[in-house]
Amino acid sequence: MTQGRKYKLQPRLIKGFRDIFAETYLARQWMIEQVRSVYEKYGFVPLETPALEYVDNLGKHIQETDSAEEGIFAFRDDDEELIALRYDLTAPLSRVFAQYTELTRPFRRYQLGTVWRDEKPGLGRFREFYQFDIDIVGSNKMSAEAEICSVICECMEKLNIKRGEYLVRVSNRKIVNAMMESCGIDHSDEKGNPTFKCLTTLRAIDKLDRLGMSGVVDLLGKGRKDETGDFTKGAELTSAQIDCIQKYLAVSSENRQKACDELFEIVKDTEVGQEGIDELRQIDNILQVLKIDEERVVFDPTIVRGLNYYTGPVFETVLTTCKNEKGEEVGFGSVFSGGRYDGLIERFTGQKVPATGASIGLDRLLEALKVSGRIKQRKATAQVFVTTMDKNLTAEYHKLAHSLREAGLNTELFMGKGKLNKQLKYADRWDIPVALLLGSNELAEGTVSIKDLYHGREIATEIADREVWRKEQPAQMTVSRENLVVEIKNILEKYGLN
RNA sequence: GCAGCUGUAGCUUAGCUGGUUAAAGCGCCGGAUUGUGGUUCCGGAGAUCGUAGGUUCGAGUCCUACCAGCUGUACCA
Repeated sequence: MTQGRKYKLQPRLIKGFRDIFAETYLARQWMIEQVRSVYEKYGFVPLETPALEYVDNLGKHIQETDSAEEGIFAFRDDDEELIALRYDLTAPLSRVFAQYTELTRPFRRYQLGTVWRDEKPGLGRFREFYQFDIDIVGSNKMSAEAEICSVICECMEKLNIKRGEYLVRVSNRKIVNAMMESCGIDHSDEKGNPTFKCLTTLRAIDKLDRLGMSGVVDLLGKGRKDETGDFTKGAELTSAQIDCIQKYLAVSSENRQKACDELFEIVKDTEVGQEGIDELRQIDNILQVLKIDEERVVFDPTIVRGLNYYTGPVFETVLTTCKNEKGEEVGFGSVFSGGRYDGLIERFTGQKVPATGASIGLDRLLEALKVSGRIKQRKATAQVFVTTMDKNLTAEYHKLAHSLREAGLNTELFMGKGKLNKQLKYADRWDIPVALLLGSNELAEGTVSIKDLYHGREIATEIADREVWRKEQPAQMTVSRENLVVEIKNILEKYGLN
């Protein structure tokens, strides 16, 4: 006691990591079920891989910096091998595909898993979070990207995000590269690595929706000061080059065919450009067959994405109307994104294997659904709560609870201490909809008293007099044992909890 | 990483130009109510004022450093 607080162990949580309580867990579980049903509807099969991988297996495709460990949680094992927590599910997939050469192609798999990134957390951004991916390995057909767009749309709608509230934006890295070429920006040096100018330009374009055109122009030129006065160095392009890029960014995305036509004018002189346009046109053709119009999927040349390994079409999905309870617009960034990465498997096998896929950020999307009040969250799994007001009836309470469970009702039997008012308060706080009361009175009559706690909660605000409330018990009824299950189910049905 | 701002009970905050026992609301626990949730009332627990130095007779208040958080920005395979 004399030492005081200094010697008490403080419970602490690592920054960007979370404890997941029932409300969040159950909501996420629901999301997973919805998404999985869509993935399986399209015939994707599950795969699970370890949380840890060898760093070289994860990070070979990082060419920008020598320090492959940036942003990842890594350590050495007993054999001095560098090991890391995976930061996405795509790298493990390419490892699996390269390792199990007997896999029949194309390989269409889905994978749910936790990934870790050692970076700054923010709203809907954590250092440990779930991704739920689909990928098609071994197909170079644009059918693959078209189906993935279709899957994305179906997932969003299964998650109660209606048409018009989300938008899939598609671009093509080939077109971006062609644009840079046409604008006179070298996109790679002699060794094939992207140049500083190229990377800075891509990053600037990527920020269009956040910084606006003027911010992007600053970043393409000398640089930009943020509101705290901090300065970011720009790409130092010539004004002719900046004009050229602006023309590209101004391409309208309202109509896919029109966008293709406009883009074609800009990149028609290059072979990659023509290829890229052709790919978009193929995607558009299939989307039209699937009756997916511009309300759901647009071609948007401002989408750049993951600056490194994408080689073809890329897509990202945004929530178009995400407002919090104050009605303020909240930007959540991309919630479902991906693209084609034809070079990823090659680093293992030396053989080019085309692949494309997309990943849904479940936690970020859940956060968005929460903020915009689009998800009803519950923290109880119990549907019925059995109070224990009489010690002598313990056996009776167990019997009652057991019979309810056998009848298919999730039932919790109170095993804390406290009088009836404490017990009801407990049930109310844990969000259990129905409570049962069984005392000597009920036992003698062969009845049980049922309280509709949700209804009681609703009408409680209107009642001022405690005595009246207690006498009338408006949210309570006493029923015979035979009718008990039916009556409980009636109440649950009212709340859609059966 | 860089920049700006902020650190007072579990949470939200008050605390005057430094002045002695650091205040309140919410939440939590108990009681009024031994068989009834809400409201109300009563009582209780809970803070070495982010940490360490310094200035001063005296520091939650002023100075310095560090730490943490928030916001912006950069990076984000």
